[in-house]
Amino acid sequence: MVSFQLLAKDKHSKARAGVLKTPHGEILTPNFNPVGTQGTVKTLSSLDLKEIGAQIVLSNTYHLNLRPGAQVIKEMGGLGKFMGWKGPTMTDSGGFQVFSLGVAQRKVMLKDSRGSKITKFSKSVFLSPSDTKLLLPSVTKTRAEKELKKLKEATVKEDGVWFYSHIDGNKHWFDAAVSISLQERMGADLIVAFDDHESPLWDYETTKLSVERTNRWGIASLEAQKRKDQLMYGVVHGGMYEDLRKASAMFTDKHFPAVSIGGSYTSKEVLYKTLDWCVPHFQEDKPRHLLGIGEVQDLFEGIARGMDFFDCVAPTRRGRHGSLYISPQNGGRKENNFKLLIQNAKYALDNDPIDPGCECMVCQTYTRSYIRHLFVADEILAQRLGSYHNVYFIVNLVKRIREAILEGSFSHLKEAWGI
RNA sequence: GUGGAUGUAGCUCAACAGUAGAGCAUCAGGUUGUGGACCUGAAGGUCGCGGGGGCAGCACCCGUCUUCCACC
Repeated sequence: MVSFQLLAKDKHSKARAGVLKTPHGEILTPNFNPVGTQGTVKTLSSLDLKEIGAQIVLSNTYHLNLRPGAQVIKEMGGLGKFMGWKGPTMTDSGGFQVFSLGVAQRKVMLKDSRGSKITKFSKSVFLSPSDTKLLLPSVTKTRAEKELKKLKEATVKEDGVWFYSHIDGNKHWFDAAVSISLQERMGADLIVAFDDHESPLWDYETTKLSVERTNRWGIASLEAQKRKDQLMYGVVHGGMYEDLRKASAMFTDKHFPAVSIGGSYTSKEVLYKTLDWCVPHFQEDKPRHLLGIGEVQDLFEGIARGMDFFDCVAPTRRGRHGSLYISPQNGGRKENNFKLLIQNAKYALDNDPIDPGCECMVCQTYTRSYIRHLFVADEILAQRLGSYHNVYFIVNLVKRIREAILEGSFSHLKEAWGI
């Protein structure tokens, strides 16, 4: 059985600290869960993750079922044993991936009503060939239309989805029973209900139908659940519509022992507003997970609004591409997402570590000059060192936030980071 | 020595006589339930050199140099 217990509440915000007890160990919250989609946090070993201080690893049902298959993982002793990780594990349901990979996700440049580009935030949106508001970056309309035509659309049915594998194009069926059965075979401590995903561009009525599917599939997920030792998160949806979000939050809290918030957002403001709408409808004694978020600012703002768990590909994806986190005393600010771009020419002769003061293995050992060289030369070690530092940075930032909540100094820390 | 090619951005190459471009490299950005992927922007030119005809030349004509190929 998994149980959650609150340890402290912040006086000046909704921030809180707690502990989630799982069969594979305790997780102190708030916590950042590194993403290991295919049973590995890219470039990092399970030993690295332990050294970094990660408390849990999040993997993905969709990816792991395509390769190597849930049955292989079951026969090899479950996800944790399979990947040499002794701590708690979590699997995402695959609902998001069915749409983001099998359906029609492409990076696009959004244009707002005034025609100016939205480049600062989530360019991941879901489109269909009939979406005319979307243009691919700096390409002719003809090419954009050609790109859209190439997309193989999944078919959303009342109780599930037909979709195409991003690996070999094979057709697959996914529904709540399939997802939960796979997640039970893989055996993570925390699992997620199968959910439908709206596009942030959909109108109210279309979004409402999507939320209704998510609710139906959520109940079906609970009914499909046989193992009672796994904690199942329900997923809140409703896009950017306040009443849909509120109703979805109430529904999810009513039926599930743990709650999560899903979606994609066109701006940070929309994200924070969504949290303000949802959190008041969650009971205090249930763990709360903000799916797919976040950057440094989002972690502070999410925690301040009462969220306990986060996961995000940003630390590893950024890490692989030389976008490395730095703290405020070394130039980290909201405006630059608390990062530096190590490939910049100005670091060619820089003798400092990435983030002076950081206690991670990378900062204790290597200079910016050397790491820049590795990135420019496209050496494999570059991706590893970047990922290691970034995951360390984020995991331990959230740990500091957790300690601040326990000490009653959360708002002070938040202010010190300029947030 | 003779004949034929060749010369345009750092590199590899485009450009019908009518505003000199692309790919790579460089520089600067973007990336939120993973995409080792991709995208955006910037900088970069005495078109080998000299002359000629022509409203207008990277392009045509003459000379010259570079590099390459073939033949003697």
